Amino acid sequence: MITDTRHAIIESAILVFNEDLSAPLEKIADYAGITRRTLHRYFKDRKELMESCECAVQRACYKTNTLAYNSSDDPVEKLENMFHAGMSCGIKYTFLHKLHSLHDHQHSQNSQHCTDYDMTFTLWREHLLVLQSRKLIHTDLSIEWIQAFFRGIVSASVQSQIPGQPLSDQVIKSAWFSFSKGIGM
Amino acid sequence: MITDTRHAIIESAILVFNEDLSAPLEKIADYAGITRRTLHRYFKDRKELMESCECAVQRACYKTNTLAYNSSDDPVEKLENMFHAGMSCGIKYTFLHKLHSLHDHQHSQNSQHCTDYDMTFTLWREHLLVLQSRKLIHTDLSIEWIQAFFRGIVSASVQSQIPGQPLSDQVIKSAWFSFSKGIGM
DNA sequence: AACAGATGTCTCAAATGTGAGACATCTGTT
DNA sequence: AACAGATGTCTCACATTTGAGACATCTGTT
Repeated sequence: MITDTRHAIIESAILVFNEDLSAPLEKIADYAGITRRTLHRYFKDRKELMESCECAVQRACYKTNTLAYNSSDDPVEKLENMFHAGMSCGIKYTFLHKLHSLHDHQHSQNSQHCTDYDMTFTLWREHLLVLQSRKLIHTDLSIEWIQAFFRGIVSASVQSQIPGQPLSDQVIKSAWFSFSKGIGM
Repeated sequence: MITDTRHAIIESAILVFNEDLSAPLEKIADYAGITRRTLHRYFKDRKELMESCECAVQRACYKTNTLAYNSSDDPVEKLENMFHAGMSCGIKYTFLHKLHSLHDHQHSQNSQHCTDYDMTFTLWREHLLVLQSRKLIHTDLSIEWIQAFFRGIVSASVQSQIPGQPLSDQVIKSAWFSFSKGIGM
């Protein structure tokens, strides 16, 4: 199917780009099990492919994140769900952030990608503020640090697993322990 | 001075490569404030430059890490010193690990770099085992997870700061809180 | 079996990145 | 001021990457 290949290319690209932003497109094609020629039939050039990757990770993160944000009224349960949301995005979550923290990246309110990105992380900010105001987590930690810390947790989890595979229960359990304790729960 | 330039190139290269492994060498020259021509006077080609980067991060991490490992007999104090050692290496620490976790990287006992790398991390393993056997940290967490977790912490710290600058005391403080609590201290 | 759509193969031109020679310039030392 | 060492500029040949045309092949459907 046409969409299968397209999807496979994007997934491979996320994997490869996450490791090497300027990797030759051939490498992505190899990962996807297709020819570079076929890749070019789906994506005119590197820029277009990168754009699609960005949309894909954006959408995935936004979707799972929002779902989790609206999943519960209990603050702690909500946090746990948002934690699992981020974890389930895994490499997509880290890649999304990487794209927006590149040295040449100009973060701008005019770019749709950037506002989408900001919105995704605003949910976290909002909720962390609630948790802090209710003293459910440590109040000396800055919101920025907690967000960076969580990205670190996701990144650690992804790196300690086979790439492309979903995270093992064991890792998720450890990650939750370290994260929840690490923010003073 | 000749060594200054050489050093500046390597530092720039670590910064740039850490973000984009296949970045054009011109980008590194720009960062270092020199011409690509000059870069080539110091390093024959990309391979040689990368090799020097690897040596540089290897040495920096090994040195500070070993120093910290031998700094104290008190297990908790020793851990704290090793924590600070890793943090002070910052981007070098994360880059070192990145190089050895690349998908095409073949980890081998025959490579000097790999055995050096392993040795650096063996210190951590050794000490974490001691801490666990004395129940000073949570014993349900695997050594692998704690090491990955620490990398995540360093990575988070680096990302939440201006690139190239040393970490702020505030971040180090938060990082230590999150790390120590996150391993069950 | 005939067909359409997707993909692979082969090929090529254009763009980009790389390594280095030749020479000018700049900087600090004597 | 003369000099040496380091670096910049300009230039070039070469390698790699990229994007796409032409056509063969393969696969699932009818």
